[in-house]
Amino acid sequence: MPAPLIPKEEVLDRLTAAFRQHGFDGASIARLSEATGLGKASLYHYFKGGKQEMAEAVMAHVGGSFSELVLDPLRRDAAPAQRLNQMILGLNEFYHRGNASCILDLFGIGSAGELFRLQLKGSIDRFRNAIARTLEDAGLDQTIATNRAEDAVVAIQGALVISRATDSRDAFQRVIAELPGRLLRQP
Amino acid sequence: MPAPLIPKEEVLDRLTAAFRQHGFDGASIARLSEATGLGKASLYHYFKGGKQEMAEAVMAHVGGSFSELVLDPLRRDAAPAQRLNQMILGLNEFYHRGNASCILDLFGIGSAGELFRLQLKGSIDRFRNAIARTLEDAGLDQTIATNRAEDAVVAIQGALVISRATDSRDAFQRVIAELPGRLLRQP
DNA sequence: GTCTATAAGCAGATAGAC
DNA sequence: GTCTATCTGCTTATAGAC
Repeated sequence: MPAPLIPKEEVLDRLTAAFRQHGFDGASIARLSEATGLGKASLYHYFKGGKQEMAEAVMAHVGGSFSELVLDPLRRDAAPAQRLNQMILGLNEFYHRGNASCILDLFGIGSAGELFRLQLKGSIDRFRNAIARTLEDAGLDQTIATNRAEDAVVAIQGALVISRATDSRDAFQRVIAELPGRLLRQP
Repeated sequence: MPAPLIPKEEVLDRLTAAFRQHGFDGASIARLSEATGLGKASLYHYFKGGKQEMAEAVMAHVGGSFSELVLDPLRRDAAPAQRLNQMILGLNEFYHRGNASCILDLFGIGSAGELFRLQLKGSIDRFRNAIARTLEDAGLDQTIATNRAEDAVVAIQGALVISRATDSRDAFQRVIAELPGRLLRQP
């Protein structure tokens, strides 16, 4: 029995890249096979549930990276401004400086929408809450903190859409650079 | 020769709805046929270029509605605040109160991305410029006006992504309601 | 301008050898 | 765990009758 050609971690990275590039409906098994370097049958050996299971694994994988790079910095024991700055660095890496689409966008569309809506909702909640806590720690009123946190999530998603559509990272870079100031401003 | 069952305008409305619901890759000819009530062959009679031409027609059609509902109010001869308020009303109608995805998002993904990138870029430019002019008319510095206009486009796109992912119109409604204040605030 | 029927190819998924 | 070969159904697109 041959050893796996590449570790599962690497397979997930490549599947993630393919889904991010083509979306769920556009990512055919043939493309996923090419992206991973594994034959179709090998993919089905890894993921017996087929394309849906691949997408679920990608969601979990991406969720892990997001927690590490973006959420954990927000939850650390540091000054709110510092936590937000760390989040910006994490966002920049997570979204490849604005080159990568967000799964929250891609998996909300078409047939993926029905499959993943609940998980998308949960991910958005966690992100918004982590930012809101940070803003409350900075002394902001709870309602204001929640709304501004949602504004941040909205701005990030919108910036990614615009950056993709215009094939330029400028919008994403400007928006995330201005985030800490917008979130912490008075009142 | 039988008369057309439904006017082309109505065909475009239904195609638009189907593309908005399923995305480009997810909108199969069978679904488009069902959505319009026309047989596949009738669709190809209308759109000899196939699915791509249907999508192009939808882009043009949607672009027309957008100009009417959103851009024209911004270009009218009225006070900037009033023009922005009219834009909000137009956005609310154009995006079905937050229920409809934006073509700028959907057609930036997957195989549609390569086909429509230039048009997407143009549409975003026109929208941002129309807002920026309004803000300049309100006395804002040109650079600030341009950045805030981009922020508005970003916020609208992001709010639509979040509203779709969470299956709730709340984010969209709050974001667009707060737009005029955010755009016109001093400094 | 509509339809039914069909072509040709790609989709997701599987069987079974090594 | 990998592969080649294959199945079934759906995909885009077309032909041709009415």
